[in-house]
Amino acid sequence: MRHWLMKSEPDAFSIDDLKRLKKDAWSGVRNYQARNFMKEMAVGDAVLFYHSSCEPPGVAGLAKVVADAHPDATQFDRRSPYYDPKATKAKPIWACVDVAFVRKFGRLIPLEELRGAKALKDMVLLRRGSRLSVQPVTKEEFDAVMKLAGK
DNA sequence: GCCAACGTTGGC
DNA sequence: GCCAACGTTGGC
Repeated sequence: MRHWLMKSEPDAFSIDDLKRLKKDAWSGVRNYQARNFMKEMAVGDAVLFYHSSCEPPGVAGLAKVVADAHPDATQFDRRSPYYDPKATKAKPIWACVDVAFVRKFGRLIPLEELRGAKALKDMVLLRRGSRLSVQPVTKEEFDAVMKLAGK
């Protein structure tokens, strides 16, 4: 099993939204590197759900992959902000996995606290200028975050 | 294939 | 709202 971190702006889609829906397709990713990481994901992989562009930013909870990468439906939808005119059903460009809610942490683990954790010093999230919205996390990093979450 | 211009992300 | 750091686009 592998571990990942996925970012979302809580104003758009938060851990509470995922809890309410139970599961959802992680659509709208329009970055090739992030897409490629989703294609590497497998059912059962663990996902740290990160809240970005909010105060404070941080890891809000835990999700899991429940469907392998499949074409992102929003690329074909002319009314979607994620519509991509270059994509066709025969030759889709963008993919997404489905993720399910596992749990919301008792407290949000703020970015600042992650920066302070020795075990996380090499985390992709903390690298200078890292804007990747989908990124791999090592087992050690994952365990360290879970420890900070208190469970 | 280079690279300047432009757009986006996301912390601050 | 600012702006650094990137990714993408398109002219050449």
